[in-house]
Amino acid sequence: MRVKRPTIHDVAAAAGISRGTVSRVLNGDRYVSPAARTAIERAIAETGYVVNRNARNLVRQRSGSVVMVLSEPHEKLFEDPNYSTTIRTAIRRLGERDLSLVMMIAGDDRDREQVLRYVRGGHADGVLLLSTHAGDPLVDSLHSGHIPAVSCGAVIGRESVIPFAACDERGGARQMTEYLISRGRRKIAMITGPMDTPGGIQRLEGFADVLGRKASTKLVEHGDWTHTSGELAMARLLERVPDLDAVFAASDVMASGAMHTLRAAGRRVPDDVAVGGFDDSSVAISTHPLLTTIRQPLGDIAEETVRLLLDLIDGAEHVESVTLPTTLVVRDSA
Amino acid sequence: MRVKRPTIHDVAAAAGISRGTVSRVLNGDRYVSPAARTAIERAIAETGYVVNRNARNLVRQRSGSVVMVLSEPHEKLFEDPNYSTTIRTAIRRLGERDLSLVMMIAGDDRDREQVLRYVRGGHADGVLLLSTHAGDPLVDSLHSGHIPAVSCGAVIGRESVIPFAACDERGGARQMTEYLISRGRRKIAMITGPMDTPGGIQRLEGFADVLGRKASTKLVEHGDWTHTSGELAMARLLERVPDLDAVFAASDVMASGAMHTLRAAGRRVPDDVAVGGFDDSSVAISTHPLLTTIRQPLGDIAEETVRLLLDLIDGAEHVESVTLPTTLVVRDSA
DNA sequence: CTAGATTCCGTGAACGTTCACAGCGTGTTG
DNA sequence: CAACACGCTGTGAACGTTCACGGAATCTAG
Repeated sequence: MRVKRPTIHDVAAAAGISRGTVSRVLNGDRYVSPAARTAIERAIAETGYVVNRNARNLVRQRSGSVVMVLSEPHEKLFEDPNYSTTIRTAIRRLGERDLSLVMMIAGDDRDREQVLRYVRGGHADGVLLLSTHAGDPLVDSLHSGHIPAVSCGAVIGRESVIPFAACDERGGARQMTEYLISRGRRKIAMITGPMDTPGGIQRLEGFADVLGRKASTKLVEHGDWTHTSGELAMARLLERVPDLDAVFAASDVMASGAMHTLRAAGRRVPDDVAVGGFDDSSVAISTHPLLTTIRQPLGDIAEETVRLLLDLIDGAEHVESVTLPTTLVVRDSA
Repeated sequence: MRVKRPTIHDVAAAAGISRGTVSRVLNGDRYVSPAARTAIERAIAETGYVVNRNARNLVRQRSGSVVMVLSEPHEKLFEDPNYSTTIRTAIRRLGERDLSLVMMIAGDDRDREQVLRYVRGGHADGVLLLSTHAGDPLVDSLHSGHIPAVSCGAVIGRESVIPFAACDERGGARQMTEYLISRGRRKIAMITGPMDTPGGIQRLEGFADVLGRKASTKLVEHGDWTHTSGELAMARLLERVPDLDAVFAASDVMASGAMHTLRAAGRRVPDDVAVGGFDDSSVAISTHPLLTTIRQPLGDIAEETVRLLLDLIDGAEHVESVTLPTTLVVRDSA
């Protein structure tokens, strides 16, 4: 049933010109006469020809695609709005360059092995890392294999080997902490993200920047970005510091969990306890009261990430990582 | 800098065997002696050889990849947990077959043209449609081009041309409606999804199945899956039917919006108005009170979708669409 | 012991491009 | 007019596989 697709020979024959010239118009070479060009263009339209990428990439020794590596092991993908924005932007920008985006997962070692085999096998011209954790062996392998790679969000400990675009995590956390103080809060606790992620580490740093030694470990609990981890962390905090009057969660989802625990404990938000989030994701407008949070310029981050990768693929020796400013979004929870 | 990668000739030379035999062990042919096999396997390990897909696909006349087409025009991607589960499952299952997943967008006509050129150009062995709307010209083009294609969720009006896996939308809606009735609710309104999507149409049908002529148009409002559309629809309903005592929203996100409006109007949930959602997505546990909703077996749907596509790619003439049962998840909102 | 099957292996052709090279007119310059 | 540059075109080789074919060796059965 599958009908044979026309090749470059077919359009050459249809146009009465050799395949070399056809290839030239296909690739925008300037040495081709107007007559030949129009004849070939008509022949292409008539035959419905479209270039065979396998053949092209084979001879060109390229792959024509970029792989996006998702590092989150579980089902976090959809909790993180970062992902979808980045995916869409990447598809768009890469498409403009006739590069396609292939997705891979690097959850466990077997996955990572597969990714590595894939890119070292020359099946990808570049790699786009998403939420890669500290110590992931993949990044060193990529680096030593001289594979163009960038990350959306910094890779902790490898900031100098993998260029990245990210928001100003630390500055954003400072913004929120200062805001809480400006609203008269005195005993401010924090629920951090995992301490092997930039969001986990740097948002805590920003918090500590502002609070100084008042940011005692008593007031800090760690979560893993999930709703339930926010609930549990909040419970621990309440037990240890019953008189806290504000909590800054390093993600909206955890903030939502924290609010849940607070309500169950009979604390009113924001009257008794103010709650601040981070991300300005979709849950920030599903909570009650609406969540005051820090917005990341996701679109810009995605754009910059892809741009860095393209520069690298184009042969740039070195590209400069970029960090973009956040903004405070005041709603009802603080 | 880029070092030349070893080819099949290199491993053949290293093993002292011809490339034909190497190809055989690569592709699991049975006619190869144990001695040759081990020699070649060692040579492969030594040289770090990995097959060049371009060359392989070129001669095999295949592409070695499947394209997933995202049809949502805007930023809905991340509001829909369907997506991430399906993406992950697809990557996994396709990877087992050495197929890679490339992502494309079909938001506007230009996008669709690009997708079509891509698949008709033989760059994909199959197509995986996600949330394609009724009347999308892409599906007919795919069908007439004899491109293996399946959809995650039915494509309205094209159920017979594009096989799909989906949950029992209509049955799920019946479950929720019956539950609300069983809790003593008498004036039940509904907020539907867009009427060119299966979730929009069939969830309303299920609602009407149970309520019969009590499901008057007065009690039905349409949303577009977003939070704000839920808020607005709820406001219209309250104005028209102030004494309603329950509302069934066709998605959790819209239910969250509805709850917001209800609270603003001074109605208590569930005391005054019970609220039911659909999806059991992450927002269902961020709302207050926690949302009673209908769970879709997302994992199974994704698995089935991919399985259908693989069957089609393997040459099956016809595959049977599957619909999977939903379950009622009772929480606090109803 | 011979005929035929079975197992294993090597070779050449093909897949559809690109690219370097060579060739051919025509125009320009000395 | 010779020499040369320039614009354009065709050709052959190469990219790295797979696959069909055929030959050699071994095994099985009559």
